[in-house]
Amino acid sequence: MPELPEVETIVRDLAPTLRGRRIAAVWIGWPRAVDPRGRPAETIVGETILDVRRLGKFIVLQLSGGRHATIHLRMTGRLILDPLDNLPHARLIFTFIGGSRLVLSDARKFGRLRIVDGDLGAALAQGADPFDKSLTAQALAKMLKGRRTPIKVWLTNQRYLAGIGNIYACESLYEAGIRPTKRAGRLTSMQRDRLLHRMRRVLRNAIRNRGSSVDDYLDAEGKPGGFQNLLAVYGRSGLPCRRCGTPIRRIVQAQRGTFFCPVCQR
DNA sequence: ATCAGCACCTGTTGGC
DNA sequence: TGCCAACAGGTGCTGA
Repeated sequence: MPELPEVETIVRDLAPTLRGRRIAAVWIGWPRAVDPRGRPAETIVGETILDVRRLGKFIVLQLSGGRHATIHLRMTGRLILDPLDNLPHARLIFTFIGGSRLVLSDARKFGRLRIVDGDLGAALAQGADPFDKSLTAQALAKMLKGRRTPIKVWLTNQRYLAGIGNIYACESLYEAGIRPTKRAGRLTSMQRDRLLHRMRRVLRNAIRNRGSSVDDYLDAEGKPGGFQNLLAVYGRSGLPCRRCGTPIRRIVQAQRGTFFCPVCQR
């Protein structure tokens, strides 16, 4: 499940190689991989990639014509540059002048390419980036105020914060010592402050380790990340808490698994 | 307006 | 051992 650290890793790897490349062709193996709300994929042929950025969990290719091509990997998507072998589950292939290829491979076919014409922010409806300087403790307090939804579910809603998914919501709450079921609006000021700082630390640490390869994630070179070995709670139900030894518990919130330590998280 | 619940998909896992 | 239902979860839509 590529989240912010995994997408950031891919973007940092791709940016130097893709910058300045001109798109020669787009092969579409799974038509639904192209979001019908955007322009057809063929319309980006001939465009040059000016820059590669991350917006939440979106990989954003800034195109010479002023538009943007966005790619979302959802759950099992992989974006591989110049694969050595023929990849299984290839859904989209971008070919560049000079012969380089960028392949979207995705077993479950959830990954999407969207060609956005106008304002990116409006089209993608992404909330604040967790590292944005304007995301202060006061700004977070304002966003959380009155929210009755559990803090874990709130964290994974991209309209508030962009980039946090199941893994890093669980890890951030563990590091902050907050129970995932706590209502978002009920966090104390100390908890909000701690959450903001620990969430950033978790994300930075995950980026430094090139992301978590729990099930499917591979970087642009087809290699796994390293943070899965450092996870404190995610996927560790029944295993002892690294801090207190209490078995990690798994509950279900909004149809998704939530992992936490019942002793360290209050 | 807000939110719960389901649809989208297929590879993997666990139970019988 | 083999089969098959259940499960995994990010997002978008629908309906309450």
